[in-house]
Amino acid sequence: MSKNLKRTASTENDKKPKKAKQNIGSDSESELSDAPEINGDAQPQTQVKQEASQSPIKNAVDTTETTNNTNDAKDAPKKDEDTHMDEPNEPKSESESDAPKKSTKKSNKDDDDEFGDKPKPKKSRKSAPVKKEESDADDDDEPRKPAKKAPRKSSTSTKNSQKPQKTPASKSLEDTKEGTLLDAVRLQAHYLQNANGDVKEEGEEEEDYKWWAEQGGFGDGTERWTTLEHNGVFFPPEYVPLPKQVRMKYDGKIVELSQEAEEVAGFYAAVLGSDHAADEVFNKNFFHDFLTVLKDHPPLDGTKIKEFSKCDFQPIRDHLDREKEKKKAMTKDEKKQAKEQREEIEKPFTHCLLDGRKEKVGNFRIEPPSLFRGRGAHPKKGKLKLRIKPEQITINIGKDATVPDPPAGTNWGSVQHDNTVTWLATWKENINGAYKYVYLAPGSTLKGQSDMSKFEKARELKNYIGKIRQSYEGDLQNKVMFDRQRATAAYLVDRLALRAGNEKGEDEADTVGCCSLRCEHVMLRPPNLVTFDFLGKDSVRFYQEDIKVEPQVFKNLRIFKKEPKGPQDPIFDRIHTTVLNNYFRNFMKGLSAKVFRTYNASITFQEELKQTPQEGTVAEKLLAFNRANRNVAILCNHQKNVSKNHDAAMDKMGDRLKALKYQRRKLRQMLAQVVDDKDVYKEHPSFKEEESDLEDEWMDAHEENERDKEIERQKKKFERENEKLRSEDQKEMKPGELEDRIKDVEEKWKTITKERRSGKPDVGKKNQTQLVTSMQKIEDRLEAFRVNASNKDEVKDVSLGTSKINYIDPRITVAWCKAYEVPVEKVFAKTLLTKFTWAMETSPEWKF
DNA sequence: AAGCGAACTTAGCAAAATGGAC
DNA sequence: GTCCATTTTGCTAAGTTCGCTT
Repeated sequence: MSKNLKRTASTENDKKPKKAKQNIGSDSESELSDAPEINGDAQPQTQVKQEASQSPIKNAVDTTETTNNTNDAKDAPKKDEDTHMDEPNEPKSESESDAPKKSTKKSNKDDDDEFGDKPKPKKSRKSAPVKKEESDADDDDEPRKPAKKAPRKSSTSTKNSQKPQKTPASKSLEDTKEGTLLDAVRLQAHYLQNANGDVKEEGEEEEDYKWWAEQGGFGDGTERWTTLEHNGVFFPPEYVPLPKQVRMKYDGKIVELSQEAEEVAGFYAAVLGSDHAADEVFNKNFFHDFLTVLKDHPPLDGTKIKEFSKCDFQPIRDHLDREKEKKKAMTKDEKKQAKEQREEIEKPFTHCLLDGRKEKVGNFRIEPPSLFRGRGAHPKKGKLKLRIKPEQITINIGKDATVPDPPAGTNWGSVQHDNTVTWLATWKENINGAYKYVYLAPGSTLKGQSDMSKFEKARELKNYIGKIRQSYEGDLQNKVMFDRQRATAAYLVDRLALRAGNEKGEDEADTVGCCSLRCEHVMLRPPNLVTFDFLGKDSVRFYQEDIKVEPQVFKNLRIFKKEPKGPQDPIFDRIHTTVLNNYFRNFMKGLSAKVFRTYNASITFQEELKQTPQEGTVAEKLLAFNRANRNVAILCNHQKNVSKNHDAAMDKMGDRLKALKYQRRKLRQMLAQVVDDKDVYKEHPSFKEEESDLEDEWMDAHEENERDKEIERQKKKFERENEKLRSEDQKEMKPGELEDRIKDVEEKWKTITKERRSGKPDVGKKNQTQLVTSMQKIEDRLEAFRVNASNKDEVKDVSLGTSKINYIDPRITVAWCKAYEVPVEKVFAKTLLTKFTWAMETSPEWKF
């Protein structure tokens, strides 16, 4: 039976090794490529793989609608077209990776030396920008100079033609604004004090501004808004010192930390027990920064903290846990009240006024200090992320708007009025020097416009994709290495939905995308199977075994991997993302690598949705939807961790499945007794089939179980009835009554068990027709349940959300919902409904 | 042509909210 | 209503892209 229910074996599981080693590929590579060439057919591809490749795109070779194939075959014999390209002599028993080294012909100067005798160490990194003294606790809080950058595209807020229409709604907002703005600041300064009086429910301003009904997306203009008012940002609360009795220990003894150090110790206490606390790099980085803080703010009792291993943060952790418990133990009312209070003080920041419309702000909260939780093998994980001061923040706001006051006694780093950008505030983070921004929420018009134009761009690609594929497929054999690499990269981006793959620095996790693939990430197996194994964005492993590619792509990869390159050398040494994107842009304005992901995801989804059963329950249709969604997620390699209790949940489902089978068994045996028309079995052959894996042992246990449950129910019922009698001042039933009832139940189950063992359950008054109906019903339920269970298992490590949120044009979904009469709420949660309001009016016939 | 700054999208995980079983 | 598992949302890290500078 259900092999589905057993966790699909191994292969699945190593899909996402939490911390895969960097050089995953390196050794298995030789293994693979050394394999003697099995000619042609006999490839033992794994199930899993096949599965994945059923998505139109996955199987790179059997392209759908393209003009490919053309000429690869004919070029086979002609090898080595010129100086630039030296193709290894036709594959012979011997495999690619160790092809006879044959010095690269000269060709383009620079690159070749790189391959010289020694494989260049990993990737040539950008000239290291000087290692800043690690201390980093010394933040450079020099305020960002106002207009250091020339805004990307000209002009700051200029008056422009289209004035913001003052809707009545916006007016009402303006009215409250004065108070709100000021209050905001005040509130923030005193944080908890619940000052403001006025912010009244601003009535439902039913302003539905349908920007999408207007001329489609934001056009050529670079200006994104005309007026912008907001209240600035919300700072996290100041640090609250621990109660006196809560102290970390050092070498077994209590330490009186300075407040500054205590806060940092608290950050660490918070990660105790997590994977991070077991991570060497994390601990090292943390302790380094902790020491830095301790140096400036030494323990008050003179303790000298020197060794990480002697630090005991557990007391702090225990305290945090207790606090958490306390919070959990609050009554409903208390919780509600606390929440309302929180919302009240945040209220000024949740919305802004953009072109006179009230719009939701997204991340208005300044990120609180903490320990940096870099993903994968990030060299900086564990470092102290510092508290952001107002002086580090740049505010972007309309020219004529009132600039929000910074918290009392502080200043904003700077204030600018740039309407070509969409952020309200920005700051630079101290770990990586990355910029952080406060943007509007996904449901805002600004974001909605961007979103829609993203999908429009992807749709536009439809018109060019044929030409593009033709072009790069032709170039796969181009004599110029540069072109050939570019074409091959384009192929991977298009067919395998790889990301562009920018270069990364030494101080980041070692992850790659298309252009940054290294030899160790790609294994070749003749005639044209390629295995990819690398860590992509977020250090999620991309592992695809034996993908069938165009023969020419296979050849190219072999060439690109050739000696003298080593495992650490890049496959695409002549190109990088900019080259690739410039190439794409030749075909279509605004086309870049990422558009292919959007395009392929959406087109795949639309295609897969055709599997939806025309007739069928909503549940069945939803299943089809999720299947399609899943295929897209697999295409994009969107993964998630298998939930901790997935196994348990599956076991439970297995049990429930057996319970269904148990019922079916009984019905089947009943039917067998009454059947008078043998045609029933002709019509429903399955009605004769026995249930798989229904052991007597299990049924014994099951019946016992059911019996016990029923007894429990009887007891409760008895209690209830007595309770009622009491309240009506009547006499209670005697305990003996309950005993009798229990006895009845026990008798009943005894009979059931006996009958079951005999294989002849009591039929009662049921006739054949009734039993047939019941049988059909139970079989349907069984099937539905099976499908559901296997679906759940299939999806356990696949993240559906990411593609739903970012890659699948919501109009496809809306059209589908309308065509199949499925309520949109079934597929879009509240936030997505908001985010995609622009797509809600799509007609059922709409096509991506 | 490489490298950087800036701004924006995409991503998985953890916390919070929800909803279904009891 | 309570409890628990699942779903949704929040958070912020990690990508891509593109223009500008050197």
